[in-house]
Amino acid sequence: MTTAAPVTARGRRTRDALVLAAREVFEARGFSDTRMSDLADAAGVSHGTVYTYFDSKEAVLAEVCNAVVGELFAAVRVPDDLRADPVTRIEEGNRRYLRAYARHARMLEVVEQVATTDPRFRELIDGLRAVFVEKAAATLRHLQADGRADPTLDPGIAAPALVGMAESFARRWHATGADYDAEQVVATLTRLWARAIGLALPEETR
Amino acid sequence: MTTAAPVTARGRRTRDALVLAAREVFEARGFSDTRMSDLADAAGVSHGTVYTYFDSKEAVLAEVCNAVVGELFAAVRVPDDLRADPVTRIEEGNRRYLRAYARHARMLEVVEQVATTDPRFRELIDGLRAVFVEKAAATLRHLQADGRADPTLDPGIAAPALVGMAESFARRWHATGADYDAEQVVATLTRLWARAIGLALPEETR
Amino acid sequence: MTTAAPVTARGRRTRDALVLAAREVFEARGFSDTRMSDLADAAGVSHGTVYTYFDSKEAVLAEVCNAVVGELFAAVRVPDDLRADPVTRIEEGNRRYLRAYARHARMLEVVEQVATTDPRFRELIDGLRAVFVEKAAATLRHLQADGRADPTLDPGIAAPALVGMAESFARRWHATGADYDAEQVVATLTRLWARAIGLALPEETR
Amino acid sequence: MTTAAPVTARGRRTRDALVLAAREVFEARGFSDTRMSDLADAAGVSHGTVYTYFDSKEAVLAEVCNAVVGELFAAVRVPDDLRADPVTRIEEGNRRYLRAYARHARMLEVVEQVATTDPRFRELIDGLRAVFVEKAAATLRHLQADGRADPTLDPGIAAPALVGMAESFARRWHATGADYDAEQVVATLTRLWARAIGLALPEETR
DNA sequence: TATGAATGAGAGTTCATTCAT
DNA sequence: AATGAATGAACTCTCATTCAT
Repeated sequence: MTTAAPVTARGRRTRDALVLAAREVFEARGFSDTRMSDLADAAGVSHGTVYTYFDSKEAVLAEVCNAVVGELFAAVRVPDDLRADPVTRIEEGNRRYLRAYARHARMLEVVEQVATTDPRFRELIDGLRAVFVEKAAATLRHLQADGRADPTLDPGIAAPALVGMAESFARRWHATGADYDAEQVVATLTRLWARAIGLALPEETR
Repeated sequence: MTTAAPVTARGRRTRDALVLAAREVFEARGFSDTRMSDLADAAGVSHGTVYTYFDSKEAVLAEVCNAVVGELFAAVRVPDDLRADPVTRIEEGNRRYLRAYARHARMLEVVEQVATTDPRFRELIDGLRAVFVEKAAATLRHLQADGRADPTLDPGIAAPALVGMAESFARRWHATGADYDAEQVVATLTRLWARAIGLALPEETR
Repeated sequence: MTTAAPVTARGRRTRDALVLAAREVFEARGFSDTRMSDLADAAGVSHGTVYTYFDSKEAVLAEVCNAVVGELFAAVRVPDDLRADPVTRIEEGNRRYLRAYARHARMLEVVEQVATTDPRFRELIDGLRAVFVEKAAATLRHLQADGRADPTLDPGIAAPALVGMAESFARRWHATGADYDAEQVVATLTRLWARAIGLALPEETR
Repeated sequence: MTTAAPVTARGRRTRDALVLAAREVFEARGFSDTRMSDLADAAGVSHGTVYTYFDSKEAVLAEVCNAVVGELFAAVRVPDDLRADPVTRIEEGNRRYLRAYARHARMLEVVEQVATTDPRFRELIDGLRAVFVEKAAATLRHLQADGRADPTLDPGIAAPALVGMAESFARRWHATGADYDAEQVVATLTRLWARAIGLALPEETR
């Protein structure tokens, strides 16, 4: 989807400026309301220059997405301390997820919009979600194997449901601008999640 | 947003045909990829005729939405049998919700897309969601008052989270076309939901 | 340009209501901004009914014009008292002209607008003007024959010029809504007109 | 009302071609019967190119008007030789006015048409006329102060009347295509004008 | 005679993309 | 590498007029 990588330092600078500016403009106006010339203006280059580096408006968005997706992946890839308490690990997962989501909420909204039209972005979003779902499913399976989680739950259903719970909450939180206390949200989601899969909560194990 | 209602039977027929056709076309092509003439073609009338009954493409969508929103409201408004077991009631709620969602999933997707651009549809969707969230919050509060649900959960956080779980699952189910068994999904979501708020499950009360 | 004359009394009434309403609407909105349905609405009939009596929007305007032109003709046709003093006759002509113009100024403006596009109305307006010009030319010729007006003036130029003076003034007067005293305008135009053709003014003949 | 000025020579050329072509097309078809694509075709560019330089059809007309109004202003601004005989000055004024009008008669007609709908052009036309009226009024006042013109005439009425005489004549001359001798028209209008305000004509002063 | 539904030609405008310089 | 001019497909909405009832 992307075009020629820049060869000179000047080219590199122009391209970087474009990607940086694009994110701001996309966040401000959404995808379809952003014109190529808006991107060019924001980056301080001429209209046609965008096409020196990108094939299309979608290609610019794809580039912006790379950064976003990368950061979200990074947030979830942080290695679990496997010796830690499962509830603590769920809590830490939720905390990181909500934090990463908040940073990129607007762009995710924009991409979600484009995804309704363009299957490539549909795949991107779905792939991103799949990573989180797969991680949740793996965790659930381990806990079931250890006899610590409800063995009757189908991880293929429960995992997407729980990830959806977090995602949906994060999305609405950002969209409505509701005034929640972040730690209370983390605590509540964690409590719901842990109990939902049958984990005993810390205070109950005492 | 809507224009003159038809006076004669013929007009009524034409208008109805338009709304019916519009739903199909919107579902097939999405909102922005649907042109007024597509609607007219699908209803077998000239494209100017659409403007006899609707001010704009948005007005047609609003009309289609009325039916969708109406049916979803109807599904949730079905009176609860208050004597029933809370878990059974959650289960029945989930069953109805998923069923209603399935019937309208594609249109909801379309409206969600438009909502990113048009605040009137944003409100419609948000209002719809609010009804479900409020119902879930009320139930949770009752159960907490009865000492049957976790009293530490903030219904203002837990309710949107749990509704989000169901909504998110329903949305992805439809979008990915995954091959789940409906009753197993209902059972799993209900189990997750009930346990999450601290309800004892039937088999455990024995 | 007009269609079938009404046969029944009811038809007569409908048609009259249309013409009456049309004048008001045309005066209020101009020709091109008036839609057939505006005419129908104003007359309290349905959209299609207008076509029972008129071929087109232009035909309605033509009908309205008939009344206007008729009244203007009437105003100028009022028989001159040939024994009266020429200046008095010019004065009386100006007075009547300005008065008639004021009553129909807005419609004349509307017709003038249509005339830029439709030659039939061009002819109508030009024909109307020609009547006044011809009358002025005839008067001038008589006065020249009597040795009372400048014999070097070409009536073919002087008459349209002087009528133009009155018409132009009347038009601008209405258009700008300037606050002149009607009798002072009559007096001034008369003085200019009379002197222009070389007539001695009353006070100078003493 | 106008958009970006061209930056390159090529752009300058295109824009100039558009304005030039626009005048011809407007003169030939009038404003409302001219489509944007007619302008583009006449200038040999694609119809989207018009929007590179102009916001709207009105903006193109405004640009064309600038030239017209400029030339008319120039014609009237030519400095009077104040030592010259007043009748000679009136004659020269009429001569210039008629000549300038003739060159732009069709465009003035077009603008007058648009002015019935668009107040911005109404103001343009009215402002143009005001310049001529004001000049005539000033002249009349001077002559009255010098005791050479009828002191009873109200310049606020007489000036617009006399300018209207010339304007109206010029307009009809062009519109009807009458075959007058230009110098005879100048002579007649001058004679009428001078006598009207009470100036002694040259042959009478001998 | 009246109604109001239906038609469809038409016009202005936007903007992603291409291209000459 | 950069510029900005040029392109033209696409799309919404208006409304005079026709026609079935």
